[in-house]
Amino acid sequence: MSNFKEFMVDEKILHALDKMGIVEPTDIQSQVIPHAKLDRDIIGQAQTGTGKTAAFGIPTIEKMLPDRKHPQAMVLAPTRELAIQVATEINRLSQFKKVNALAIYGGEPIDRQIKALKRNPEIIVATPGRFMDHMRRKTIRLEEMSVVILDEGDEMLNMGFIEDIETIFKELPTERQTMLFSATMPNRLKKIGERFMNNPQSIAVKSQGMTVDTIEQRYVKVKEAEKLNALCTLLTKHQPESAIIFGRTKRRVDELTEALRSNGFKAEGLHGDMRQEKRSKVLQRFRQNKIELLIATDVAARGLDVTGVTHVFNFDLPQDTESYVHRVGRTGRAGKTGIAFTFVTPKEMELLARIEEKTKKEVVKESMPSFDQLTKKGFEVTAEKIVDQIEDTDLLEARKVAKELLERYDAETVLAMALKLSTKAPKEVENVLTAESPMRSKKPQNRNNSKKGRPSHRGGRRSSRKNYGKGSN
DNA sequence: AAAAAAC
Repeated sequence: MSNFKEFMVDEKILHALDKMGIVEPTDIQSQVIPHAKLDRDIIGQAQTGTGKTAAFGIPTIEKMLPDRKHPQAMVLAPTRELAIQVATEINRLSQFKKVNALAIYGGEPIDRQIKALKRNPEIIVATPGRFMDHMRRKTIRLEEMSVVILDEGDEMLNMGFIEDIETIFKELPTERQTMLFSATMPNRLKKIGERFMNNPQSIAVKSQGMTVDTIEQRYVKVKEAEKLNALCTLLTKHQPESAIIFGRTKRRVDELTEALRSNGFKAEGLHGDMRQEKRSKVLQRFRQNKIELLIATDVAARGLDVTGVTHVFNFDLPQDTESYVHRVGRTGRAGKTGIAFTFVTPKEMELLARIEEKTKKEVVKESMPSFDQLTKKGFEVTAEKIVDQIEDTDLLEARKVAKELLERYDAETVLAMALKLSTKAPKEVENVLTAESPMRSKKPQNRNNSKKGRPSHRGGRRSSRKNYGKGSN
């Protein structure tokens, strides 16, 4: 029996929770739902993966009135993927009710969205830019918005969405319920909350440290040029079923994806310069376990809820502790365990210490396997495959030849040879990645006698163009 | 400095 009953959750939502296999309310859910039901404004501090979406989703769904011409609730999220994810989860929760959520975001033809909006979804889940676009076109009307939710508030702040949010909030009816959710609560964000909310109830879900206990954190001290080889070695050693590898830049992600693919890994990249269609497809395939490795920028660091991510790799040390915490939090979700590896160059060791200090968690040194250990691991993996498939494989013809072999050699020798032939030997992987942040040296690199001579002046003093075209910023 | 986000 669902433990959501004590919160008087709508029968049809209970049914959906049941079907989704959700029985026990999480901390944030049991704290938010009662207040939200009473129309209180809420400031909720909680990591992602704590069941936040259902916490605000359930009471919001319950409040939606039937047969209205305009949307009654909206959720703002910092990335497109997040908007899609939140809309999907709300729709699951409301599957037995006549309440629909629609994701609205950029990079997708607006006509299609306008058409979908004509079906009068009750709940809009959007990224700010496209939402404002619809606002101006009046294809989304705000006069009946009674519930407004800001998700991942701190990230919105980081990404400079605050002005957008202010623009949107100024157009909203003042009679409404507002909820703000964020992993951290910097002062600037608190101020926004105070400005746009009415006597909000603060709710903080205490997670002991900043990172979850179900995540093992390890580091590898490695020179820049050896990262790729180290990554391939670790991938061979740990055989992740499903891993996210974070790179620092979009270009980095592209190069790393290519390098891993050419080394035989099922890898796909994800970053903000890719076409939205491709982004969605990659994420979908990753969720379906059709891709082993997702190589991503920080676009995937926040909030993305993919179950069954066994490993996270910080191929490049993240910019700050917050980003570290979010990246690492993509694994060890839903009660499962996970391992997070962070590559640290000798120069960066100090930064790692700072992360340890802030998260109050030790990051343990990962020992790199020897060549022999790696070779052995390869055989073990092959052996595992044998055990997995031995029951349901047709071995008829193979058995005949096996019998002949056993007449000449002992079983162990034959089997060892078979393992060797069917296992790829580990090899040193050559670094093909462009060095990170070239740190443009100021010294002119005297290359007069190499390359073709440049035509006299080198464009340095071109007439200043900065006042042409669009004006300020 | 990079990332994300509207056309």
